[in-house]
Amino acid sequence: MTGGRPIRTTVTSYDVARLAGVSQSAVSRCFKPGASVAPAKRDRIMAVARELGYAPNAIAQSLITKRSGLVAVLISNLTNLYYPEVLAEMSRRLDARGMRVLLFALQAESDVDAMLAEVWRYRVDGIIAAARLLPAQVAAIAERGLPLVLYNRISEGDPVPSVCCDSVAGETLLIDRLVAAGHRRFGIVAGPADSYVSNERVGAASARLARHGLEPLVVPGQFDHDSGRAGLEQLLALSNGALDALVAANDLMAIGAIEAARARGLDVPGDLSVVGFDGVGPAGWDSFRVTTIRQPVQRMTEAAVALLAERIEDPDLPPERRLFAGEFLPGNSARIEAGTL
Amino acid sequence: MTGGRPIRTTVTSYDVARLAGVSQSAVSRCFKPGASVAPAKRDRIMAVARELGYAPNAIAQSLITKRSGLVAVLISNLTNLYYPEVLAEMSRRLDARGMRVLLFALQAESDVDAMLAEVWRYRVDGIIAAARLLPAQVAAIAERGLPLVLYNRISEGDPVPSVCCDSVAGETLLIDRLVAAGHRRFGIVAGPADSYVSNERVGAASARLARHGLEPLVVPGQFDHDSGRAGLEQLLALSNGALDALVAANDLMAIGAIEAARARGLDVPGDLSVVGFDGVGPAGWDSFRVTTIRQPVQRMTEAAVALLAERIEDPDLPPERRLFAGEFLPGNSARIEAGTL
DNA sequence: CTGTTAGCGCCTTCAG
DNA sequence: CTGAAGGCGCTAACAG
Repeated sequence: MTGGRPIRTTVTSYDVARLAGVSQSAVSRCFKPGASVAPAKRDRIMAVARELGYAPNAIAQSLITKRSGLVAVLISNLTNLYYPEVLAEMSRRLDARGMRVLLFALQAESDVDAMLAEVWRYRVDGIIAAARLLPAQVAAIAERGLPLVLYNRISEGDPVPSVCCDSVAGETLLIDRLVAAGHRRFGIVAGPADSYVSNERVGAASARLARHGLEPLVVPGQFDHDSGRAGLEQLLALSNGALDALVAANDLMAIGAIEAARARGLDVPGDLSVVGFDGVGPAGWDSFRVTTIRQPVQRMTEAAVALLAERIEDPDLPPERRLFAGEFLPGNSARIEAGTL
Repeated sequence: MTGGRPIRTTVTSYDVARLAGVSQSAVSRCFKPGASVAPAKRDRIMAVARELGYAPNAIAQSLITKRSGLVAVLISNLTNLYYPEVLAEMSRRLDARGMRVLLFALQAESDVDAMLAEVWRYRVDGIIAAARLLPAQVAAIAERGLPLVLYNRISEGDPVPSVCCDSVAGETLLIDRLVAAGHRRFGIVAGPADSYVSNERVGAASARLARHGLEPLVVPGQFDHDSGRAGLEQLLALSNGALDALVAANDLMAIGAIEAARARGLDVPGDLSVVGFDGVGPAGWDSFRVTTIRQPVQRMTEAAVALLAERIEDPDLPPERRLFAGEFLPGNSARIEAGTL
């Protein structure tokens, strides 16, 4: 009564079948890769389908095939500057394999359970998680037989396939370079206490410093720009201004620290060396040229998607960890020898 | 034969019904808001459901209710530093209304048609698009009766609901301030030629300059950091170094321009004023303090989601445009009177 | 309030 | 190669 245009009722395979004068199952076969339909008939069917704008209903399809083509992607801090790139790459690659991204952007850790409930309901084919999962949550996923791949983290409990950038190698390289260049008094700005990535990086840096007989001051942060600023202030206070190098758990905090140092009249890297981790875009800008480790996002996302796809095909594949070395970006925020590796 | 753990077959409402000794429809009703089940029976059913980890299969549900709970979100440059925030907010708000995000991160404009084909297949309830849609594509969406909301753009053809940040008001304010402060020789760094946002902003700035009897030099860009740098170089060349103010179509390019200017020994804002648009995080960092217009992302995403939700409920609602004023951030990259508005 | 009965749109044996 | 028939898991009238 109200709207002028008639609400176009969704076109089904029956509609196509009727107009093409064939059975519904013939239509169905035309859209299945390994079909077996007479060429002439197929052409006729496809012509009608195109005319009607028909495409198999993915919902109905998955109800029967038990494959939704959906992959749940769980990400904790989308605003983290590092993840947009990850998400874009991941989306593209899943897409290339005919899978769709069902996005779950987590606000707080407590959201995970609620998100998982939705994940169950949508019968996703698999999960890629760049968020903290409790052992119980990982177990729940396993119990449902859902393939899971962790991104930049490993499981605390049972082994789970994962893709990571090598924090130990990266931090070790940074620390060795700094120590070789004469730095002795170190400060570290960590990320959130419950962040796997932060713990890995801080742990690796501390361990390496210990090997050199050095012990760093460590202050907490939140992976954001302000934390870097605050971290620098705290470290200067704790060390009475006697700080040679600041190791930030990510680039964003490194940038914040660099700016805070400058604000206090300190020269970076003249008076203080600062290093980060990730290799995000802004780290490379002229104003910062952060000495850092760049994660090979392209290869990492490709690996994550491949790992998942394999396990969707064959759920019995054993867990596998893929560890990628980061690329050292010399930048100009730390006094280190540019030459040899 | 291979795996140790038995593959847990998905639990259905029949399983719950059997164990609870009731009919399948009773179980179904328990999960429907306006149910009508005897309290005792309901408790028993829910207990069994919880024990079995049962939740209605969203796929099967939507096959019959014609509501998938899925919203397709189309975004062109996820890496644009501005969109991550938008996506995170959007996701959160859709979530609050019980809707899931089916993400389509576009690489190229040409991808849109392929993406839309998938959108049809998944029977999404609606679409939010922060990507360029051709009139034919908008028409195709309308023909299927799919609610569509445009984000930061308006339709070229038939009217479509949209939420935008007011480019005209924003650029007008920036230009007026700059002119009032004595700037006369303007350069503009535009975004991609096919970007609606860029055209809006560049058009508004140019128009306002014309009102002041001024004509700017305009060079193209790509909305990224490098474009800002290149844009500055070009503008300096075109103007023989006689440039008072550079108006960038977004913050990222403003930042690039600021860095390029400094690299050439120019003081910003002493020798050159630079303004941007968006109010992204890095624009506020000490190193830049970009004079810009911040988009009210929270309110805009809320509006977009509300607009869409309303139209999913009632498809006959007329198109509506919501235009939000941006917030002026004085920053420190332009010589303008900080005082009055 | 409750169980029974039809499908939603499609895939998939199964005879022909 | 092809059509007929039986569900996938669930919701939505219907009678009780």
